[in-house]
Amino acid sequence: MAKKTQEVVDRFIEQKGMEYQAEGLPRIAGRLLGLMLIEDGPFAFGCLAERLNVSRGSVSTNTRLLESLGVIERVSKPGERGDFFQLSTDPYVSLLGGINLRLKRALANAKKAQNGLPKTMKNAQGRLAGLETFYQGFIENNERLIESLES
Amino acid sequence: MAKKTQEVVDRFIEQKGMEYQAEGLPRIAGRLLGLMLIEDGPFAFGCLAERLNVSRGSVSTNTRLLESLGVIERVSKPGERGDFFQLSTDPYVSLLGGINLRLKRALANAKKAQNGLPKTMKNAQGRLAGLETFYQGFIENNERLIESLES
DNA sequence: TAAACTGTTTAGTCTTGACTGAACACACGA
DNA sequence: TCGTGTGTTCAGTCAAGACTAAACAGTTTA
Repeated sequence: MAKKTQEVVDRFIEQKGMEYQAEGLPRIAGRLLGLMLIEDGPFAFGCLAERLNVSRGSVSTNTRLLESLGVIERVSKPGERGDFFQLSTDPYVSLLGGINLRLKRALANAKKAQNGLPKTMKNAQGRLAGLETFYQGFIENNERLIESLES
Repeated sequence: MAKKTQEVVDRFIEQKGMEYQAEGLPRIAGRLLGLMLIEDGPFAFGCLAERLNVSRGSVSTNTRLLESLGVIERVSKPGERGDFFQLSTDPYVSLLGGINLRLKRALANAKKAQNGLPKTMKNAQGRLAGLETFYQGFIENNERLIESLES
C-alpha cells in the first residue's frame, strides 16, 4: 500500500476513535470500527490487537460492545481457528434502532410525568407536550431512515 | 402543591439527570433542565442551587453549558438583582443544530478519507459511501425536524 | 499427556471530569 | 467606607471507567 494511502487510513481510524470518545464511548471501540470501515475484513482477533496496539482484553471488551450495538459481527473462517470480525451488513440500521430505544424510554418518562401532573398546571403541561413532540418527530425520522437504509 | 404532584416532579427531574448522564453529560445539567421543564420559571440562580442541593459553582458551570447548547436562556427580572434562567423559546431547534454540527464534521472526515483513497479500493469506497449516506440522511432528517419545530 | 493458542475475566493503574468549597472580583445599598 | 449579595474561577477531592497485564478456562495440535 502506498505511504500516502496508509496515512489516510491511519488518520481515519484515529478520527473515528476521537469521534467515539466525544460521544462518551471508548476510543478503542471507535478505532476498531474505523479500521473495519476502511480496510477489508474479516479481521482475526489477534490481528486487531496487534494492528491497533492494544491489549487482547481491550479487543475482547470492545468487539463485544460493537457486537451488542449491531455494527460489527463475529464470523468464522472455514479452516481457521479463531474468531473473525467484520462490519455488519446493516450497521446503521442497528445503530438507529438502539438510539430509538433510548428515545422511546425518554418519551415514556415524559408522558408519565405529564399524566401525573394536574391539568391545571397549564405551562408545565405545554412544555412537556413540546418535549414529547420533539421526541416523537425524532423517532419517526429515525424509523423512516431505517426503512430507507434497509437492504 | 399536593404531595403526589411533588413526587412526580422530583422523579422527572431525577430521570432527566440520569438521561443526561447516560448521554455522557453532567447529571446536574440534566436535573437543571428537568426542573425548568416541569416547573414555571424564571428561576433565580441561588434558588437553583438550593432547590437541587448542589454548589453554586456547579450551577454556574452547568447553566452556562445549557446556555451554550441553547436549551435555556439567562434573563433578568425588572427590579431584581441577580440572574434568572428559563427554558429557551426553541430549545430543541438549538439542540438539533448542535447535533448536526457534529454530524457534519464526521461526514466531512469520511469524505476526506474517501477522496484520499485510490479508486481501486472498491470495497472501502463502498463502505465509506454507505457511511456518508447514513450521515447525510440523518442530517437531512434533523433539518426537516428543525423546520417543523421552528415557531 | 503436554504444549501452544484461543478469548474472557479479573486485579490493578491511571486518566478524566463531575462536583464541592473557598477565594475572588464586581456590583449594590448602608 | 464598609458590609452584603452576586456569579465566576480555581484548587482539591472523589468516583467512574478505559485500559493493561496476567491469570484463567477451553480447544486444538503434537
